[in-house]
Amino acid sequence: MAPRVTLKTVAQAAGVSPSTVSNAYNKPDQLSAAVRERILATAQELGYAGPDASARALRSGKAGSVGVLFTSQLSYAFSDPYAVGFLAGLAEIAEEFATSLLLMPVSSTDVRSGTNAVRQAAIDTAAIFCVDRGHPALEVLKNRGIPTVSTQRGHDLADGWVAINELDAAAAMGEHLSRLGHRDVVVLVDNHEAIGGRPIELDLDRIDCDDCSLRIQGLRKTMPDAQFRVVSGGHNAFDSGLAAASWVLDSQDRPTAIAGLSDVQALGAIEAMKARGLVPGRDLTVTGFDDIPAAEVAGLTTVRQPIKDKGRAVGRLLLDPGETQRHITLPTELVVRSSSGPAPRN
Amino acid sequence: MAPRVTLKTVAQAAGVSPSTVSNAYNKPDQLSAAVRERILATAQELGYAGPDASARALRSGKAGSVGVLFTSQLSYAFSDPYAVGFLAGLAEIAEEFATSLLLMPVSSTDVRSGTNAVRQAAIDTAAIFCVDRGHPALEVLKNRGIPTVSTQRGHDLADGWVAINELDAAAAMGEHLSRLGHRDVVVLVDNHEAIGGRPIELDLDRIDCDDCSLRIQGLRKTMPDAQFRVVSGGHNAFDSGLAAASWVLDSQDRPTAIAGLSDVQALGAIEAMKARGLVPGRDLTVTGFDDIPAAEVAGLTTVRQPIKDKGRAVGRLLLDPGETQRHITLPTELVVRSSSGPAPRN
DNA sequence: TCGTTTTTCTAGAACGATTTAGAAGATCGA
DNA sequence: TCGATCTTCTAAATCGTTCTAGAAAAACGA
Repeated sequence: MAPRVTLKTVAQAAGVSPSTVSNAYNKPDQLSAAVRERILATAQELGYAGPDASARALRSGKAGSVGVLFTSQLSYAFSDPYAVGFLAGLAEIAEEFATSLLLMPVSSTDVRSGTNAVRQAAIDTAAIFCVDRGHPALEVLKNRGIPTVSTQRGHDLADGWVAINELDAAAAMGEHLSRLGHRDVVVLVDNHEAIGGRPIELDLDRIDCDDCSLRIQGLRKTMPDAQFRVVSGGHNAFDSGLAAASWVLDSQDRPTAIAGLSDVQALGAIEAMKARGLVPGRDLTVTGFDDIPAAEVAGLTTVRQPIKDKGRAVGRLLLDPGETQRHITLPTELVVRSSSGPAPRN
Repeated sequence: MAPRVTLKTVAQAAGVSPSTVSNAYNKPDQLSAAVRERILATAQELGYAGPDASARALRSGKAGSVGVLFTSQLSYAFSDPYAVGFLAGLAEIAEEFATSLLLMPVSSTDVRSGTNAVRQAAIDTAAIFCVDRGHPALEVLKNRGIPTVSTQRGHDLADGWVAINELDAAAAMGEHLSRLGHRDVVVLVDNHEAIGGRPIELDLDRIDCDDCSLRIQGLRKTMPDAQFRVVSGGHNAFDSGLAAASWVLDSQDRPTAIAGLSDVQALGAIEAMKARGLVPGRDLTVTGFDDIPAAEVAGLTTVRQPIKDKGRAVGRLLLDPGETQRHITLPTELVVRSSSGPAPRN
């Protein structure tokens, strides 16, 4: 087998030292244009595709990629346009810094494999997207000395975060619902216990997802008189929302409002209503969270959060050395559309 | 600053050679359990998080990650559940082989930055997802000697492909439409010229997307008497389909059928019809391609392709040394639902 | 008991680049 | 013309592993 073409090979062929070849690629102003051109030409001739990524990473201590950690399977992670928007914003900044994204699903059920992946990944920094506190993968990152930025506030193991004020955002929604006279609310959450099975009702005070419990707290804060039930149909996805809402609608005891903790779930709930000939906003109120593009089309009342900006901000905290902030709170806005209306009097 | 903890540090502290520490992590059966335990304990004590990824990658020649190349921005790439499904299948196999996914958007407009990213990426193999022939990034991969598997047939630079028979799949759809009496069809495609602008009509014989032109050929094959127009509203996305279909529906010359070359675009077209009080399958036929989950909900007639399997197959071709096949053709199936019906007689 | 095999561990050379410090030659100001 | 400064290039060390070959010790078979 032909020996691999390396910097050295090229250097010999071009009659210069390896350092010079390296400079030809990385520091063009450190050598004469003539020599640089000659080097690049011989490189081309020999079929040399440029410095090896691993070697460069080792020597320079920079892998040139940021890890993206998220719970849940990949398939579900990206079924939510919210996640995709985040990734898009992050990718935008990554591209600016000539950095690529290394996807690392760290399941919350099979902790082992994800954690191992994190241990072995060649990354400089990591974005932590909706991974709950206490996941061992976070500890690994800490141990490896990898700077991290989380999408959740006060993630103790993270070096920074970019988030919204979940409590206030949900409180605004609660106030809206309260004004409309709603006193009986079902909250739709994602929950891994419900995955692959029937929808389940969860104990109000024992929600395992950090953001979810904050949002529920927010709702309760401005709806002190209301009765709350928490239901999950599985993953954070349209189908789960559809399943959970169907179950709720077919039960004896319908609420006057269904508050999805994400738009995708809320849209599933709307679908469930339509299938039963019910009109959202008239027969029953449905609200979401995030304001993904489809929410507008569906007329969904929701809380807008600037998701792409969130991705961008995380990217900058991770990659821009000039960025001095460590904690960023992004604004949210209640968006009222047709899916919410006054609670029917009985 | 405290010097970094390395294999060597741990070796010294544990009173063994570096090789042994390495073996403790990588080849547990090469040393006694007692020593291994002692090593792991001291490692823990010193805060050593395991062998450095870059160094390992350099020495062993394995980066432990596969690159995923795709055209178009990340945000659009994942707005299509089809792409997400592919990625999910690929991720499944990647996980099996303890490999991570390195996302690499290679725009077809700004070729430069994407190609550079590919040049520098630490990857062992690459999956090429809907990247058109002739993109320079493919040449870079070839030069670097990186094995690639494409989602398109006969990608000359790729070492393998996993695809469907685009021609036959589209021909089946064409036959269906033909039987229903359709002779005037508008085809919805994605096209970068239309991005950010108004929908445009494209010349039938000059479609730049490989798969698109194959699918159009397939339709024409079984609809020799039909008149075809090709329209694009931009990226492959719901919004583009909505925009393009709206434009078509508001024009003087409505077709009897709109054939989206992807489900997301077709769903956009259905939305456009609904907004105008038209019923899909009765007033106008709409068909898609892919059979994403939402297609069933919407009653969209489409061609099913096993997208997750495609991702899995690509993953196996890339990662499983036991896999001897280089080219895999997956089956497709015409799925007739309510969005297609007989062409109205005039 | 003695050679042979197996187990357990180690020394030292890679892997392919970047970096640091500095040499040689060119350019410059006075 | 001479020392100082710049430009252009190089030698050698280094990054943190894994790998190859082999040594030392233990176990084994007869």
